[in-house]
Amino acid sequence: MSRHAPSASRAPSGYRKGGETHARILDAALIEFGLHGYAAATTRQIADRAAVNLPALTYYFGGKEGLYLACAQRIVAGYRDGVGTVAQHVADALAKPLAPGEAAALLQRLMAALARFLLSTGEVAHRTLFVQREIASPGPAFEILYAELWRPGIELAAELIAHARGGMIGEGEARLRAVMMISSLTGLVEGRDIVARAISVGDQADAVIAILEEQIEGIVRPG
Amino acid sequence: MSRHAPSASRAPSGYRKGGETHARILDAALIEFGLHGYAAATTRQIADRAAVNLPALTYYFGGKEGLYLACAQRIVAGYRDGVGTVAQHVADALAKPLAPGEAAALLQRLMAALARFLLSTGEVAHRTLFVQREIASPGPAFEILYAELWRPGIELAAELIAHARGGMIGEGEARLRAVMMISSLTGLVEGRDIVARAISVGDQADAVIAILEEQIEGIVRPG
DNA sequence: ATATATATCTATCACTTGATAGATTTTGGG
DNA sequence: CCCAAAATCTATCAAGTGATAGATATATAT
Repeated sequence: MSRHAPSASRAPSGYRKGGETHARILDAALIEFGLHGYAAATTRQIADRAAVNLPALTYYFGGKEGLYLACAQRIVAGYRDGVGTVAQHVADALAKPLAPGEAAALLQRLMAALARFLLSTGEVAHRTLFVQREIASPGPAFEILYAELWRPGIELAAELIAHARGGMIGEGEARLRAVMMISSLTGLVEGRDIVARAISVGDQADAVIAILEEQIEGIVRPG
Repeated sequence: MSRHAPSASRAPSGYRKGGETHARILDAALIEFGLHGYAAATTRQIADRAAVNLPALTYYFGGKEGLYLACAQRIVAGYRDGVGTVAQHVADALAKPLAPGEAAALLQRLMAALARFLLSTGEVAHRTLFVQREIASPGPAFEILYAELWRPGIELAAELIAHARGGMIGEGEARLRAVMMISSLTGLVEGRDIVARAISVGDQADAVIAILEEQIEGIVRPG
């Protein structure tokens, strides 16, 4: 039947080399798409970075868009590894009644986990930029990232904020606060090089977490 | 001598139509570059949006990059119109000794002005996205935007934060707080469509300003 | 070892990109 | 009205884009 490369994406098979190449291309794509965005990143740049030649991208991912979608799914998986445990813990706690103090403590834990994940060195910065780009001006991967990352994340934080205030807050304002709090982190990641250019703090993540904790205290105990 | 269009950019001359076309192209470019970024935006899209044909871009701005730089300069000018007055007022106040309470009040005014400007309806969202993109992954206009917008803005906010805490705070932490506070606003603008999709608040700007004011109160009076 | 699925490669396609040449029209001062 | 400057247009170019055809090499099962 099919004697050549299929047009659809090809899952890693039992063959050894294939899986390695598959992963190398995905890594390269995450960096290039993160740096330049979907349209501006070129398949040749990605192939070069992966030390692979051009048709390999089509062979393994069906094309540029398929590769982009695979990147989005891998980013979602990465978040699950990074903050999934804490997020699940929070979701469980939200099923039961929750005192303001408890909610605040949970929010601190959630944001601390997110901060440590986002500010961890390595290629996470590229992925954050990938997500931000897709949210700001939707592309092929928008639906995945919105449904799997953005919305659940905001929703979780918003519910905790609402509980931390003892329910004395509108749903809209809670979401607004959630977006602002998370944006203060992602903005930090996006402008990271420039932040580092002008800011010297021993451990940036620790400093950020301390600031967030203070901010969350202020939410529980307003005025 | 020069019998045809020059290769460098052409300032609006005394002629009537020329100035109008010049402005129309710039407006279209701000939207297209803001939506898609430098590399992904095409000169044909810009020309179409401006109801002009392709060579007009080269005629008036010397080419794609010249047009991009002109956009950056116009964005800077827009910020001066929007928050320049308040920023100047703050800069003057910082020249003299400043009590923590006064600094906090000034910071509230500065952030309120920035919030109203950023959340004002219209094409401002595109411009904010333009700036964020250029900061996150530097392109031709990076130096302009960094030197004229990003750095001065962070610096101003950071100094106010430091004074609001009575100087009991490191320079690095003050800048970190400044970046986070401003990012919480820009992040709101970037994801605006999605925020609106999930959030309903009467006047979004007023709600945001109230949140920022509470946050600033927490800075003056920590722990 | 041999056959077959899998993987990699070279060469090339059709298309879009930004830019320019050069002709043509419009503008506004004399 | 006339004419030079300014503005606009059509047609085209060279370079780069994503994708594919089809040949070749490699790996694994039997």
